[in-house]
Amino acid sequence: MNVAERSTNLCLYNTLSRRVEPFRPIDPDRVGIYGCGPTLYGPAHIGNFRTFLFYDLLHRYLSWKGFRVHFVMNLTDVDDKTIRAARAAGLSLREYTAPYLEAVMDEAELLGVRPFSAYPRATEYIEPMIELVQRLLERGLAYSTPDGSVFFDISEFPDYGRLSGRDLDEARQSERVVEDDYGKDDARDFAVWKGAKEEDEAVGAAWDAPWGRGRPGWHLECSVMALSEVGETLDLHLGGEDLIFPHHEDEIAQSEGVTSRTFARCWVHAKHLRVDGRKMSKSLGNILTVRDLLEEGISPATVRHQLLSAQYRTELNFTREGLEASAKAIQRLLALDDRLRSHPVAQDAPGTDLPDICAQATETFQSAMDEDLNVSSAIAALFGFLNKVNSALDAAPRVLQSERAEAVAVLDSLDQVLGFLEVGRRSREVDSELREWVEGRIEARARARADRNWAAADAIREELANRGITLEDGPAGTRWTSDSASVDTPRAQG
RNA sequence: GGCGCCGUGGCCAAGUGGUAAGGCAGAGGACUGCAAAUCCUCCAUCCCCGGUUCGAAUCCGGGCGGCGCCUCCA
Repeated sequence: MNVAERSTNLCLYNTLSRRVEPFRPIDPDRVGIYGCGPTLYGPAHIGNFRTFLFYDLLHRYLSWKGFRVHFVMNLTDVDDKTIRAARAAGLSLREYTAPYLEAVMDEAELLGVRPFSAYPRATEYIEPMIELVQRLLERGLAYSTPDGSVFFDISEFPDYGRLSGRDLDEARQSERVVEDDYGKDDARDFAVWKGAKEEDEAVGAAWDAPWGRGRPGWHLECSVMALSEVGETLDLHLGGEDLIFPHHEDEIAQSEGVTSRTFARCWVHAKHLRVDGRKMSKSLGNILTVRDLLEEGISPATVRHQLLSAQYRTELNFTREGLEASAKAIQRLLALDDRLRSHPVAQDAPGTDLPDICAQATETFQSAMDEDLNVSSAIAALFGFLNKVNSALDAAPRVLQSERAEAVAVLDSLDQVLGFLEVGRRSREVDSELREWVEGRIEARARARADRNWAAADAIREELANRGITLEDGPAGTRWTSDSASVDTPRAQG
């Protein structure tokens, strides 16, 4: 399949139109995407990572289809929360956010999130932010207040509310009375620039601007980073569903306010996940972080699988049972990968169904993914492949080299998108010292088995099992894996 | 109150008009020194009530239940 054929057919749900529609980038050769990234005020939780893994899946899939993707994810390192937290910790903004930045990048890497094209940080875009505010002021779309703040004037932007589909007049009436100390004209106007307060200065979050010293509003950050890093019109703008209003609505107002062009052609939002059927929240005390899970011994591939197993627009329910299922699914994939690569080949082996199985898997996988990233169906296609390949290998002691190579290639190809093997293999890596020891024990066991000394053989199996090593006796001898089971399958928790 | 989503087997989850993918768990069988892995077989009529249709999990109406957003939470 060539790139042109691959490029067509992908459909995505556009929040703006509330419909699933064909993905049509302005320039098919270079897709420009901006995804809202984490705010560095604390450890990222699995909900954040569900969204980031959705980004990753889309990123990988577009690349797989042959698009050249320019994918930017920002890092918010200045906002109300980071300032408040830095202040409480007695640190500068920079000092406070640094460890969270490092953590989120590390965890993303562990989970197999491929590097994006750029990771702009808000504090590095202060100059262009000031310029954008200046232009909004010049255009009469924003006004400044005596304390040095600047607000966007919603009444000047008729399209306001289109993304989130809300009626402004009603919004006005039901508007919560928030006594904001920045003093705006209309409750619905939002801050593009916030006049410096004492706590801002304390943590180094204040910059000089023509209308007064202060710091950027949250929405402004994203507008500026997106416009600077991707361009005036994005092919896709991504985020968690909670960002639709007001964050993305405000981004649109500011961006289109200065460019007079469509800011993003398509908006795609990931649904929030639930934990054990409930919303993840501080008050319920059920916030899980990737670090928590990994420290429990759950493998990164398992977490990846669980977080990707449902389509991005469904309310994924994250459970212990689900993690166990994911762990087993990963193990089966790794087992298939090993088996396929090492299956005996022969020049004169009879042909098998493998070529058909391969073709069908790729096609089914692709049409599932094309349908608004229906990853559940796509994974089903992968498991259909797994099942049929295992059957075919059971039936054929030897296969043609070319057929085996094709099947390996398909497995690798699908994994370019899903990344389960990619991440799963890492957990199996062991150091050479362990490898040597294990292989020595296996030899000893082989001698015991040759002597039909089953007790001794089983003792060695047991010995290895205690070290997390699983043995599999097959026609070609004994194979072993550093058992991700002990790592992968958590004990049922009470 | 406004806008929106969802309710499929023990659990997770596809399927949006033609008679229920896949994963986990469970049962039986093959293979195995024992295992593991693998394979085979079995295991749901889709929250409830009406309606439309030759035909509905899938469309419409009404219930019941769960959930999200509504100013800074991905």
